[in-house]
Amino acid sequence: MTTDSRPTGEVPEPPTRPRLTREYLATAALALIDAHGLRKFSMRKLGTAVGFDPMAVYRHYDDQEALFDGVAEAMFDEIDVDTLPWDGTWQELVREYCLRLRDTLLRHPHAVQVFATRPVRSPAAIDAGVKMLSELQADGIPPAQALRLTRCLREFTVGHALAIAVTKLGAERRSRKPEPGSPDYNLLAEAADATTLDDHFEPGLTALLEGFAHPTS
Amino acid sequence: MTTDSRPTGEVPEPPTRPRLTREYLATAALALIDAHGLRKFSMRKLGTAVGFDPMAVYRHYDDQEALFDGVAEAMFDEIDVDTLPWDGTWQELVREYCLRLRDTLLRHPHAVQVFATRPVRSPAAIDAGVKMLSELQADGIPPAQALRLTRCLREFTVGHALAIAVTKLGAERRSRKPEPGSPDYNLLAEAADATTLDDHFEPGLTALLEGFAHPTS
DNA sequence: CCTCGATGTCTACGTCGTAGACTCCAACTA
DNA sequence: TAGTTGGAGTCTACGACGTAGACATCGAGG
Repeated sequence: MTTDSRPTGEVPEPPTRPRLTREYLATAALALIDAHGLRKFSMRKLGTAVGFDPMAVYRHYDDQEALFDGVAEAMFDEIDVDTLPWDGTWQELVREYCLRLRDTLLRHPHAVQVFATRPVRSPAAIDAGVKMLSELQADGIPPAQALRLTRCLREFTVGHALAIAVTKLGAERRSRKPEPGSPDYNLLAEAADATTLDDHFEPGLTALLEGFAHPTS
Repeated sequence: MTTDSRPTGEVPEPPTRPRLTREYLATAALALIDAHGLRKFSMRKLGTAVGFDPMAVYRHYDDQEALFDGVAEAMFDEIDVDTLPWDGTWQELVREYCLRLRDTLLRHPHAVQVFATRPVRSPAAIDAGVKMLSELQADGIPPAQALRLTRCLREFTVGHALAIAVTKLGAERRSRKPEPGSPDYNLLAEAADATTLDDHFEPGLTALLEGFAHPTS
């Protein structure tokens, strides 16, 4: 990325290795996980894959946990919070946020559980949270209630992405779907054939928003 | 557990090892994960912990993935589906199911991600699914719509349990909460102090149920 | 009595996460 | 400018892990 070399007039290519940075390592780790799955990922493979010593990563991250924290932050940054519809209604805002979060997670099915198993507390994530609560507060929703709503939305979205990713990745490992007419073709199989894997997500989002906007007495 | 020894009158204890079974191994694995965390769990430790050879587990499970499938099924069985309020309204039924699922998962915070990262397809789980869809169908909800609703509820519940477990387990590893008055005491911190970690779960459940029962035109 | 399959044991292999010492070089100090 | 310092990348070592495969043991069935 930022590999502008100074004008070296003569040497064709001094093996100009771009320096290792935390951000680069995090995105490289994410790429490796995308390519080969989380189970096959290792610290040593990451070091090797970026062209350095297998142990080089430990100069920038204390351990694998810390690296995965970085991977989760890298995923969050993909949401591109700045371009959310901050000027629309709060419903549009949080809805679009959830859709983007889902799309981002599903772009990295092997890494969803890395994101889902840690609270992302990067400055970018905190800023986004604060900004969103402010927006809701400006529309008359008290911060505590706004936090409850966003927690619900976030947990639903992450849970959804995790379920989709896990189902799709494990699809070939499972037993075949029961055919109509077989004794195993029960009500559940029938209903599954009448839905797609994810056509409940947007209705669920709507239901949560409606339910919070118009609480039953 | 089932170690009733026959009345051996003389030999104090012929090393009467109870045989290894898949179910016992699964619950023992769950206990080990509960006690020491998922990262410290290993196939060898499980074999040793149950008093057999470190490699003994592989006679009953092909690999760690298969064992974890068993652990997830063991967790599902803890829900005790049979005692759900099958005679009440469908709202009471699915609500109680979600509450029990949440409680069960939070009883095993270190194992939540084992459950969350695989589709549980044991006969018990499938039976419960079919039975629930039948119940909703009897109340006039078409199976496809019922499946969408239950998927939403399940993903929200699992996402919630995962978030709570991960937050609580990682609590000491994190930076201190900002104090009121500090520059970091922003709107988010303020809202967090006005809520508990989980007081949004039941409102979220209600919102989903309401939103599905009364869809906006 | 003899075989056979299931269950548990043991050894071996390649990999992993991590610690710690080492090298090298750029930047700062005197 | 010579010397120092510290960060970045390298290398070696250690104990554990997941898994494969050969071996042993033992109860049931012919």
